[in-house]
Amino acid sequence: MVINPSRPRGRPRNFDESEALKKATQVFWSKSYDGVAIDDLVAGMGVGRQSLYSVFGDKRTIFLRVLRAYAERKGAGAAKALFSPPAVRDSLAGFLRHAVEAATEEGSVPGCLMVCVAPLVDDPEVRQFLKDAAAGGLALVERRFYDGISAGEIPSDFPVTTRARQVIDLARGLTMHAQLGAPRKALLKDAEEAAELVLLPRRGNAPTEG
Amino acid sequence: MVINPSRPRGRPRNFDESEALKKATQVFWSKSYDGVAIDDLVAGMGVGRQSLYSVFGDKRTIFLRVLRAYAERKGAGAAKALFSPPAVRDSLAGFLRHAVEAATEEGSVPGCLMVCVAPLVDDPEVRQFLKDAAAGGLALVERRFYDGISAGEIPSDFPVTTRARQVIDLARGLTMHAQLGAPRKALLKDAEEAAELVLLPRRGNAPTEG
DNA sequence: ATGGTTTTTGGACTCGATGGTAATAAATCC
DNA sequence: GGATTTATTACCATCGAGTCCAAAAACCAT
Repeated sequence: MVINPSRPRGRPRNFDESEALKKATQVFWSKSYDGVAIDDLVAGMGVGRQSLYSVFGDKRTIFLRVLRAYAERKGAGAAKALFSPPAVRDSLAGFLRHAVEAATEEGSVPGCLMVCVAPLVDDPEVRQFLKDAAAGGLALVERRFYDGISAGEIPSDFPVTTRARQVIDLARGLTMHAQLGAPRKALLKDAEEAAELVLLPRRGNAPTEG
Repeated sequence: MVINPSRPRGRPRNFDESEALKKATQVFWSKSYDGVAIDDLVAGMGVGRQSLYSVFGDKRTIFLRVLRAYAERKGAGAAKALFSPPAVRDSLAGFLRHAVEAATEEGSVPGCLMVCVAPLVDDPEVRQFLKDAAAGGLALVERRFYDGISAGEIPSDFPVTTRARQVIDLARGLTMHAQLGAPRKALLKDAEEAAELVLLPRRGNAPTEG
């Protein structure tokens, strides 16, 4: 049952580790941490009970690993959406659309592991991770705004921090709306509108090009 | 152990029904539905196991009742915040502040039963209720916008529906931020800023008074 | 008062589900 | 064939949901 030349001795595993973790993500996503029993992971990951414990550890450990991997993927996607387009508006729209798309994936329960399920996990390590991740997302958006200022696309007195926080808040709101079953199409439109909203000039300022 | 003159026969209850429900709210709030065992309710509500089943029913039934009561209180508070102030800006700020305050109550776990815990309950009735509640909240904000238009405070081409949705999204975002441990003071400031944001004139429109 | 009736109480009990471990078999390398 | 790692199955101990039953606390009638 093998091809690989440099194999690590002993009976080969019957599953792919990262593949199993992806499946675990789905399990937690759809059943929400507290709702997940070990047997759900056994069934969902395609890994025997014993192997699961020896390779991945207990439920909490698995969840932390899943969460970290998911956050990394999502963060990378967000950064790409944010820093690829030349125009700030497109960056924000892409960022928000990305959130919406992740939350309305076909064939998967709507919602988001980080926004909808992880916050309810009563664990200090999870909480700290979420705080850090949120701060990271915020910093990303802020940086994009500053880039826009440098590029002369946004006035230099643009309230970067405030608006960045509002972008994050709107993203969370959209994600929760998705979780409640809002259709992707409508949410994508909301994402566009949200991007426009947070770029509006403050009162009393001459509007920028747009 | 009695004062009431017209008593309903039989041994009197040892607890106050609505008081017990309030305590149940705290239990679900802090332990998040799936994390709640019957014994948690028994301990938290101050009601014996047997009485709990015979008076309130099982966990799901209790949660639904708790949720309905909570939604009613919260909806009333939101409506009051929204329709008491004469200026739209103050209405929105009050609405959002109200959400923040509810989510950062002293001595209680931060967050919100409707925003943070109920969406994860895997139950069609709960989901439907949440959808309806969200629609209700949205309608409230829309109505306030229309009132503002009637009063001449807002231009008649104000994108009511879009902005109302954004108010809701921002409220959700603020609530989730609270759940993650953001301090009330900062969130209250965010609420104010969010209220200003959603009232900004669209691009290409002459700014209204403000 | 006193006993009957009604409702609540508190504890005991059952039984299935679940987390975690141990023991044995299987697959691979050396 | 021996060593090493994984897979499979069985097992145990605990926890939790829901029910049953006897005792308690009130009311009512006599």
